[in-house]
Amino acid sequence: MTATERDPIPPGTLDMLVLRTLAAAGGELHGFEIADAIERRSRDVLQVEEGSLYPALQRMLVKGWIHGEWGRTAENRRARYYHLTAHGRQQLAREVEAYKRVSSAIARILQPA
Amino acid sequence: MTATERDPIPPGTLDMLVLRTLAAAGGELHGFEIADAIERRSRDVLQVEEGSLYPALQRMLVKGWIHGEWGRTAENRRARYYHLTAHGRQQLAREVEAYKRVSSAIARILQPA
DNA sequence: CAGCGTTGCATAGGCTATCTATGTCACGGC
DNA sequence: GCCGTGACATAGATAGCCTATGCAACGCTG
Repeated sequence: MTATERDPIPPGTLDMLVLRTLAAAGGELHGFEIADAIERRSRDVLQVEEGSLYPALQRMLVKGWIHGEWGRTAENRRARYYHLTAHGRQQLAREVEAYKRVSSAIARILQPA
Repeated sequence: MTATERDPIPPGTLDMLVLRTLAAAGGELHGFEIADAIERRSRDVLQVEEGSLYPALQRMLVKGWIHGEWGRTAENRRARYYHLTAHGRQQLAREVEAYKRVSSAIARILQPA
């Protein structure tokens, strides 16, 4: 109730954040872990909804940016573990570059005078 | 054809950019001038489509963030000149704050290791 | 062993905001 | 009097995130 009111993911950035998180993780992560990692590394500013994450993972599977295989968690739950493909690594680089270009353009507009 | 391929406005940022542009302009600006100013200050990275700008201006008029009045350009064309209201100035501050909070959260995720 | 809480994945439907495409009005030049 | 252009406007398509809901499977407990 004490509304920690976290921010939603800005449209267009979720794919990049997921790819970046998978790239940072040495091994493989499943959905929950990806969402968790993003929220933690954002210092709990961002909130990743399941209803956003899973469709995003599906999209990226289809596009071949990630690959997933079913496995078991430490608690013996079934879960789908994802890792980046080479294609996904290139895509991540492209998205980061575009993001930086745009956000520094916005920064120029916001800066005083 | 040498496709200067500028970037579209990231969803959710257009209002802020318009408000900021009006705040920066000493006097009043009409639609074309607002779009122009945004594109110029972004060093031609961003592209503001009319079909995005005018609906945005309408929204903000309704919300009372801006006020507009019909006038004449230097070439004697009819045009609607906009300026910020006090309410709009507060809104701008809120949006800039939220934007910075979120974009620094994303920066933390993107930064290596 | 039946029920229940929890973990993890998944989808349907709606909403918001942008883009594309098109249209309108009026001024000025020829 | 016609046409190019400046400036505003809107309809429809599209993309992507969120809300809400549901399901399957594991383990615990009585």
